[in-house]
Amino acid sequence: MEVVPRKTTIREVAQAAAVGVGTISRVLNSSSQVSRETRERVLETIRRLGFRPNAQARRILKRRAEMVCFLLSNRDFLHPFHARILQGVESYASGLKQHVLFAALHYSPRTPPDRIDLPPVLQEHGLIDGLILAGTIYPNLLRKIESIHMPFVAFSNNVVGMSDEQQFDQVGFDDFNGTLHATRYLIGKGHRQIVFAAGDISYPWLRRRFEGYRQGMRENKLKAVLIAARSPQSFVDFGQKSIGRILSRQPRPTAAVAGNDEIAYGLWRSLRRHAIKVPDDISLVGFDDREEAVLMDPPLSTVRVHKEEIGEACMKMLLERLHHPRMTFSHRILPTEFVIRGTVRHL
Amino acid sequence: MEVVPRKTTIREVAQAAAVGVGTISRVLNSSSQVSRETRERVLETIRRLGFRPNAQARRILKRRAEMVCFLLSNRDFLHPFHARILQGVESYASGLKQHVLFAALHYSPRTPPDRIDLPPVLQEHGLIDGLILAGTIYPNLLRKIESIHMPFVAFSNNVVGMSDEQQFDQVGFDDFNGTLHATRYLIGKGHRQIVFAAGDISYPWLRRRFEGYRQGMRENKLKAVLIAARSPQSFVDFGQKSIGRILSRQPRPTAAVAGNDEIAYGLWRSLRRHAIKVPDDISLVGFDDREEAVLMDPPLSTVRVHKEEIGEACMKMLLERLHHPRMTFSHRILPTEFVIRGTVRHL
DNA sequence: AGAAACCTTGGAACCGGTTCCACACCCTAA
DNA sequence: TTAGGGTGTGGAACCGGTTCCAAGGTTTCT
Repeated sequence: MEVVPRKTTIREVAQAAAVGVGTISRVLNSSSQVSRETRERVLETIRRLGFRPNAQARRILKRRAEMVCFLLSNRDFLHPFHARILQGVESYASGLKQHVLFAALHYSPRTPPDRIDLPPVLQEHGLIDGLILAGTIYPNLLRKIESIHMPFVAFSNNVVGMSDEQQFDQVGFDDFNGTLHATRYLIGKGHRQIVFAAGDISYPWLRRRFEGYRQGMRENKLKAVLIAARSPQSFVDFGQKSIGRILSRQPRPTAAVAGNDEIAYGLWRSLRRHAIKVPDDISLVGFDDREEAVLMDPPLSTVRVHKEEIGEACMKMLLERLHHPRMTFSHRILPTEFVIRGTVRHL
Repeated sequence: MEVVPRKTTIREVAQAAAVGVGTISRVLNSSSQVSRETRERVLETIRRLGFRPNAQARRILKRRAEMVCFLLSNRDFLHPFHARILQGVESYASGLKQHVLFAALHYSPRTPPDRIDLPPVLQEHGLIDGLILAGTIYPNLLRKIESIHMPFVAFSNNVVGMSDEQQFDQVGFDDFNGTLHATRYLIGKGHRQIVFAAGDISYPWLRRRFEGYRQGMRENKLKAVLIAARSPQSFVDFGQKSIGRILSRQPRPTAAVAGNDEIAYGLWRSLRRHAIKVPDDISLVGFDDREEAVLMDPPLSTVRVHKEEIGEACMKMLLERLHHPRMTFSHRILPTEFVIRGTVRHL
């Protein structure tokens, strides 16, 4: 490897400006203890020499990396959903001169904590100040991260198998009230026979969405109907295949709440093939408000999740944690929003 | 802000293991000059004290950050397309113990280079070794980056307004041959009246795709037909609105090549509303192979771009540049792949 | 046996910033 | 005139690693 050329250092600037190194440092950190004329002379010298301070050297003294890591776990690829969370993290972070490192990790829920192979960022210390966990999160990863004393905030909707007493900082959105509002909306439009197409209810988030729907039905004395499958191939696939089970019910449902937009898409696609019209023959609502929702025809009425906002909230909470290490854990749940588009008919 | 507690240092480990600091360093860097028993004693001590070396301190001596920045310019959000490139960068990088920082930047093509406000990562030095540029890239940004002597590789398909003599490392995919192959495929299936729905041809990449299509038509002595608009609202919108111009042509086209999948989607959606069947009445091919392509019904035949591979290639080229700063610039163009799905009929 | 080559190890100096103490200087008050 | 406070400045020490030189010990060769 070729030798990296030395860059201009603070000592060279000090020499050129005929001042001490301390003065350069004071100018760089805009502490007020420098006279106007000295400051200007130093700034001029910095400009002339094209000096940019070395980031590492400062970090080592400050014991702050001014950097956090966005760690995406157990995802085959960076889905738009998480991409937008990442973007929210970045945009909030960059405003505060914090940097965001992106890393991915694959691990099994059954690997014991001490055998989880952490990504390179976490094998050294000082590189990052904290961690934002996204993707599917199992207890063993959390324990591993706690064992190296790395502050973290988890995006909690995809947390799986956590016992209730496990405490940590988390940000999530409101699965329960999302479907609750969607269900109430349908009921308000005159629907009575409404089914919930859940996909796989063993996922905690789909379970919560089902509970929200059930609550909506119960408070109107309507019967909740759950359409689910055990570990379906894909959600779109599940949607496509379960349409038969929905249509064959007596009395025939007038609306379906889907566990997410992919299921809604699968349902819609199958309905179209059966020449059943949405929303004329059956109404449909989704959850997540993915990019595809607005591309459907008619565009899908769905529960919007504010992804960038989740990222922002994660970053904000992490910075609070860094500033107050002994603060009690917080759990922030962001509201969702029901977006009315074209897949619900007024009966 | 609370004081950050000191972590275990190499000197403490040295004391505990009753060896010199140099020996600890040698063990950490697995240089062979340490006897087996000393190495084991040191490793045991490291484990016992939970010592993790400070990343910053090493970097300052090595003059290498082992980190690169993925800089996304002028994008409202992190699209799946770029998200997958980022993912390719990360997966290749992490295998080589390199870190990937994510940053976004908005700037105008008309801002002079010295007035572009670089993101915080680039205001200091030593934080990153190099840059991978993605998003829309104008000459002024390139000049700015060259002025601070930061090595970079550009994902070049979205480079705009660059004069030919401007030299830099770049990785792109083959717009021209992508549509050329798609067009040949259509012709092979018996199509003769084929139009190209370009969106806005002032974008260099759409221009190149058009040229590929034109080449395919020319070599078969067929007439090229360009359907374009000046800065359409969105590509989907353009697709929807231009269907009339396509269908009204005499003789009526049997196939359309879309400038990208969004245009193809817009066309498809409009066709469906007009009750014109794809591919029975008209065939359709797209470009990019976005996630939505496979969700269309029938799924879209399109030109696949290997996004992760682009990311990998960028990272690889950047590392080569870092190891050989005086190497001549390279320009790598990755092949595309025509994916046959369901939107082309054999005439 | 003595010289030469090799291996292993300790630790001082170093990287490029920040911090803090000491000191010079100026101004005001007694 | 002297004491006391405030401001501005220089520079040594420091942060936590790496590097390199010197030195001690062992092995091999003549």
